Amino acid sequence: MEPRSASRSSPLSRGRVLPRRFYQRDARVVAPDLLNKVLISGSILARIVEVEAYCGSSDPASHAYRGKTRRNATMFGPPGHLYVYFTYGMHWCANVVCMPAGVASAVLLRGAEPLEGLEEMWERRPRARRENDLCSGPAKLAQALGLTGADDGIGLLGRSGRMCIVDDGLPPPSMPGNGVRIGIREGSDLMWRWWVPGSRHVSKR
DNA sequence: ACCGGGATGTTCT
DNA sequence: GAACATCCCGGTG
Repeated sequence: MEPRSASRSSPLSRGRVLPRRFYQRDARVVAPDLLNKVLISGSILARIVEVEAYCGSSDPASHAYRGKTRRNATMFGPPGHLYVYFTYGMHWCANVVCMPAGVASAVLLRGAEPLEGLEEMWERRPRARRENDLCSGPAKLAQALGLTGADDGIGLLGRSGRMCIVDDGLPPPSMPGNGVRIGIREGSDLMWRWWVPGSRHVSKR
Protein backbone atom coordinates (compact mmCIF):
# COMPACT_ATOMS: atom_id res chain seq x y z
CA MET A 1 0.00 0.00 0.00
CA GLU A 2 1.12 3.53 0.68
CA PRO A 3 4.10 2.86 2.97
CA ARG A 4 5.24 -0.09 0.88
CA SER A 5 5.16 1.81 -2.37
CA ALA A 6 6.80 4.81 -0.75
CA SER A 7 9.67 2.73 0.56
CA ARG A 8 10.04 0.94 -2.74
CA SER A 9 10.38 4.22 -4.62
CA SER A 10 13.27 5.26 -2.41
CA PRO A 11 16.53 4.44 -4.20
CA LEU A 12 18.35 3.63 -1.00
CA SER A 13 15.85 1.03 0.09
CA ARG A 14 16.19 -1.14 -2.96
CA GLY A 15 18.81 -3.58 -1.72
CA ARG A 16 21.98 -4.42 0.16
CA VAL A 17 25.20 -2.70 -0.80
CA LEU A 18 27.83 -5.09 -2.16
CA PRO A 19 30.54 -5.50 0.50
CA ARG A 20 34.27 -5.15 0.01
CA ARG A 21 34.76 -8.91 -0.19
CA PHE A 22 32.53 -9.02 -3.29
CA TYR A 23 35.13 -6.97 -5.18
CA GLN A 24 38.13 -8.67 -3.62
CA ARG A 25 38.22 -11.33 -6.36
CA ASP A 26 39.51 -11.64 -9.90
CA ALA A 27 37.62 -9.52 -12.44
CA ARG A 28 36.74 -12.67 -14.41
CA VAL A 29 34.83 -13.91 -11.36
CA VAL A 30 33.33 -10.57 -10.35
CA ALA A 31 32.17 -9.66 -13.87
CA PRO A 32 29.43 -12.30 -14.39
CA ASP A 33 28.47 -11.88 -10.73
CA LEU A 34 27.72 -8.19 -11.37
CA LEU A 35 25.00 -9.03 -13.91
CA ASN A 36 21.56 -8.01 -12.61
CA LYS A 37 23.04 -5.97 -9.76
CA VAL A 38 21.72 -2.40 -9.46
CA LEU A 39 23.96 0.60 -10.01
CA ILE A 40 22.99 3.64 -7.94
CA SER A 41 24.33 7.08 -8.86
CA GLY A 42 22.58 9.98 -7.17
CA SER A 43 18.90 9.52 -8.00
CA ILE A 44 19.65 7.18 -10.91
CA LEU A 45 19.14 3.41 -10.71
CA ALA A 46 20.17 1.05 -13.51
CA ARG A 47 20.46 -2.72 -13.70
CA ILE A 48 23.81 -3.98 -15.01
CA VAL A 49 23.30 -6.22 -18.07
CA GLU A 50 26.71 -6.29 -19.81
CA VAL A 51 30.29 -6.36 -18.48
CA GLU A 52 33.88 -7.15 -19.52
CA ALA A 53 36.86 -8.25 -17.42
CA TYR A 54 40.34 -6.71 -17.72
CA CYS A 55 43.11 -8.44 -15.81
CA GLY A 56 46.17 -6.30 -15.24
CA SER A 57 49.60 -7.66 -15.99
CA SER A 58 48.41 -10.87 -17.68
CA ASP A 59 46.05 -9.14 -20.12
CA PRO A 60 47.47 -7.27 -23.13
CA ALA A 61 44.19 -5.38 -23.59
CA SER A 62 44.23 -3.96 -20.07
CA HIS A 63 45.31 -0.39 -19.47
CA ALA A 64 47.44 -1.81 -16.66
CA TYR A 65 49.35 -4.27 -18.89
CA ARG A 66 52.47 -2.08 -19.08
CA GLY A 67 52.43 -1.05 -15.45
CA LYS A 68 51.13 1.79 -13.37
CA THR A 69 50.75 5.24 -14.93
CA ARG A 70 48.97 8.43 -13.96
CA ARG A 71 45.93 7.40 -15.98
CA ASN A 72 45.45 3.86 -14.67
CA ALA A 73 46.55 4.45 -11.05
CA THR A 74 43.03 3.81 -9.72
CA MET A 75 43.14 0.26 -11.13
CA PHE A 76 46.06 -0.48 -8.80
CA GLY A 77 44.21 0.92 -5.81
CA PRO A 78 41.80 -0.78 -3.38
CA PRO A 79 38.74 -2.72 -4.63
CA GLY A 80 35.23 -1.32 -4.70
CA HIS A 81 36.24 1.95 -6.36
CA LEU A 82 35.43 3.40 -9.77
CA TYR A 83 38.11 3.65 -12.49
CA VAL A 84 36.96 6.23 -15.07
CA TYR A 85 39.06 6.86 -18.20
CA PHE A 86 38.86 9.10 -21.25
CA THR A 87 39.04 7.63 -24.77
CA TYR A 88 38.59 8.49 -28.46
CA GLY A 89 38.93 12.18 -27.66
CA MET A 90 35.37 12.50 -26.37
CA HIS A 91 34.15 9.55 -24.35
CA TRP A 92 34.36 8.46 -20.73
CA CYS A 93 34.05 4.83 -19.60
CA ALA A 94 33.68 3.39 -16.11
CA ASN A 95 35.17 0.27 -14.50
CA VAL A 96 34.76 -1.34 -11.10
CA VAL A 97 38.13 -2.05 -9.47
CA CYS A 98 38.63 -5.62 -8.19
CA MET A 99 41.29 -7.50 -6.20
CA PRO A 100 43.37 -6.12 -3.32
CA ALA A 101 45.40 -2.94 -3.80
CA GLY A 102 48.50 -3.53 -5.88
CA VAL A 103 46.79 -5.93 -8.32
CA ALA A 104 45.20 -4.24 -11.34
CA SER A 105 41.96 -6.05 -12.16
CA ALA A 106 38.75 -4.31 -13.21
CA VAL A 107 35.31 -4.82 -14.72
CA LEU A 108 34.15 -2.49 -17.51
CA LEU A 109 30.48 -1.54 -17.24
CA ARG A 110 29.17 -1.90 -20.81
CA GLY A 111 25.41 -1.95 -20.55
CA ALA A 112 22.59 -1.27 -18.10
CA GLU A 113 18.80 -1.15 -18.02
CA PRO A 114 17.49 2.20 -16.74
CA LEU A 115 15.19 1.74 -13.73
CA GLU A 116 14.82 5.18 -12.14
CA GLY A 117 15.97 8.70 -12.98
CA LEU A 118 15.20 8.33 -16.69
CA GLU A 119 14.42 12.04 -17.10
CA GLU A 120 17.96 12.87 -16.04
CA MET A 121 19.39 10.30 -18.43
CA TRP A 122 17.36 11.64 -21.40
CA GLU A 123 18.70 15.12 -20.65
CA ARG A 124 22.30 13.94 -20.59
CA ARG A 125 21.84 11.88 -23.78
CA PRO A 126 19.84 14.16 -26.09
CA ARG A 127 20.61 12.08 -29.18
CA ALA A 128 19.10 8.93 -27.74
CA ARG A 129 15.88 7.99 -29.51
CA ARG A 130 14.80 4.91 -27.62
CA GLU A 131 15.12 3.80 -24.04
CA ASN A 132 17.67 1.19 -25.02
CA ASP A 133 19.93 3.92 -26.46
CA LEU A 134 20.45 5.39 -23.00
CA CYS A 135 22.92 2.90 -21.47
CA SER A 136 23.68 0.28 -24.18
CA GLY A 137 27.44 0.90 -24.41
CA PRO A 138 30.22 1.87 -22.02
CA ALA A 139 30.41 5.54 -23.03
CA LYS A 140 26.62 5.85 -23.25
CA LEU A 141 26.33 4.46 -19.74
CA ALA A 142 28.94 6.85 -18.37
CA GLN A 143 27.25 9.79 -20.10
CA ALA A 144 23.77 8.84 -18.88
CA LEU A 145 25.12 8.76 -15.32
CA GLY A 146 27.11 11.96 -15.78
CA LEU A 147 30.45 10.25 -15.03
CA THR A 148 33.72 12.00 -15.98
CA GLY A 149 37.33 12.08 -14.86
CA ALA A 150 36.16 13.95 -11.79
CA ASP A 151 34.60 10.66 -10.66
CA ASP A 152 37.73 8.56 -11.11
CA GLY A 153 38.52 6.84 -7.82
CA ILE A 154 35.21 7.38 -6.01
CA GLY A 155 34.17 4.67 -3.58
CA LEU A 156 31.28 2.24 -4.05
CA LEU A 157 31.28 0.83 -0.52
CA GLY A 158 28.57 1.96 1.88
CA ARG A 159 25.64 4.27 1.30
CA SER A 160 27.32 7.52 2.24
CA GLY A 161 28.97 8.14 -1.12
CA ARG A 162 27.44 9.33 -4.38
CA MET A 163 27.54 5.85 -5.89
CA CYS A 164 27.22 2.22 -4.90
CA ILE A 165 26.10 -1.11 -6.31
CA VAL A 166 23.37 -3.09 -4.57
CA ASP A 167 21.88 -6.57 -4.69
CA ASP A 168 18.09 -6.27 -4.82
CA GLY A 169 17.48 -10.02 -4.80
CA LEU A 170 17.52 -10.78 -8.52
CA PRO A 171 20.39 -13.26 -9.01
CA PRO A 172 22.75 -13.23 -11.99
CA PRO A 173 21.54 -15.35 -14.93
CA SER A 174 22.30 -19.03 -14.40
CA MET A 175 23.54 -19.15 -17.99
CA PRO A 176 24.83 -15.69 -18.95
CA GLY A 177 25.82 -14.83 -22.50
CA ASN A 178 29.58 -15.12 -22.92
CA GLY A 179 31.87 -14.06 -25.77
CA VAL A 180 34.94 -12.13 -26.83
CA ARG A 181 35.47 -8.54 -25.77
CA ILE A 182 34.54 -5.66 -28.04
CA GLY A 183 36.68 -2.90 -29.54
CA ILE A 184 40.14 -4.24 -28.71
CA ARG A 185 43.03 -5.64 -30.80
CA GLU A 186 45.28 -7.42 -28.35
CA GLY A 187 43.67 -10.21 -26.34
CA SER A 188 40.67 -10.29 -28.66
CA ASP A 189 40.44 -14.08 -28.42
CA LEU A 190 39.66 -14.10 -24.70
CA MET A 191 36.01 -14.71 -23.82
CA TRP A 192 35.85 -12.16 -21.04
CA ARG A 193 32.56 -10.45 -21.91
CA TRP A 194 29.28 -11.45 -20.27
CA TRP A 195 25.72 -10.25 -20.71
CA VAL A 196 22.13 -10.92 -19.69
CA PRO A 197 20.58 -13.02 -22.49
CA GLY A 198 17.71 -11.29 -24.24
CA SER A 199 18.25 -7.85 -22.71
CA ARG A 200 17.66 -4.94 -25.10
CA HIS A 201 20.22 -2.90 -23.16
CA VAL A 202 23.28 -4.90 -24.26
CA SER A 203 25.60 -2.93 -26.59
CA LYS A 204 25.72 -5.55 -29.34
CA ARG A 205 23.28 -8.42 -29.80
C1' DA B 1 19.43 -4.06 -41.63
C1' DC B 2 24.29 -3.33 -42.37
C1' DC B 3 28.48 -0.87 -43.27
C1' DG B 4 32.03 3.02 -43.68
C1' DG B 5 34.02 7.03 -42.01
C1' DG B 6 34.50 11.33 -39.17
C1' DA B 7 34.79 13.47 -34.70
C1' DT B 8 38.14 14.66 -31.13
C1' DG B 9 42.28 14.72 -27.69
C1' DT B 10 45.06 12.01 -24.34
C1' DT B 11 48.52 8.51 -23.98
C1' DC B 12 52.23 6.00 -25.38
C1' DT B 13 55.92 4.65 -28.97
C1' DG C 1 52.91 9.98 -35.20
C1' DA C 2 49.77 6.11 -34.16
C1' DA C 3 46.58 3.96 -31.35
C1' DC C 4 42.57 4.23 -28.86
C1' DA C 5 38.02 -0.82 -23.80
C1' DT C 6 33.35 4.64 -28.83
C1' DC C 7 29.44 6.87 -30.82
C1' DC C 8 26.82 8.92 -34.40
C1' DC C 9 25.42 9.88 -39.00
C1' DG C 10 24.61 9.13 -43.67
C1' DG C 11 25.02 5.92 -47.39
C1' DT C 12 23.09 1.65 -49.51
C1' DG C 13 20.06 -2.72 -50.00
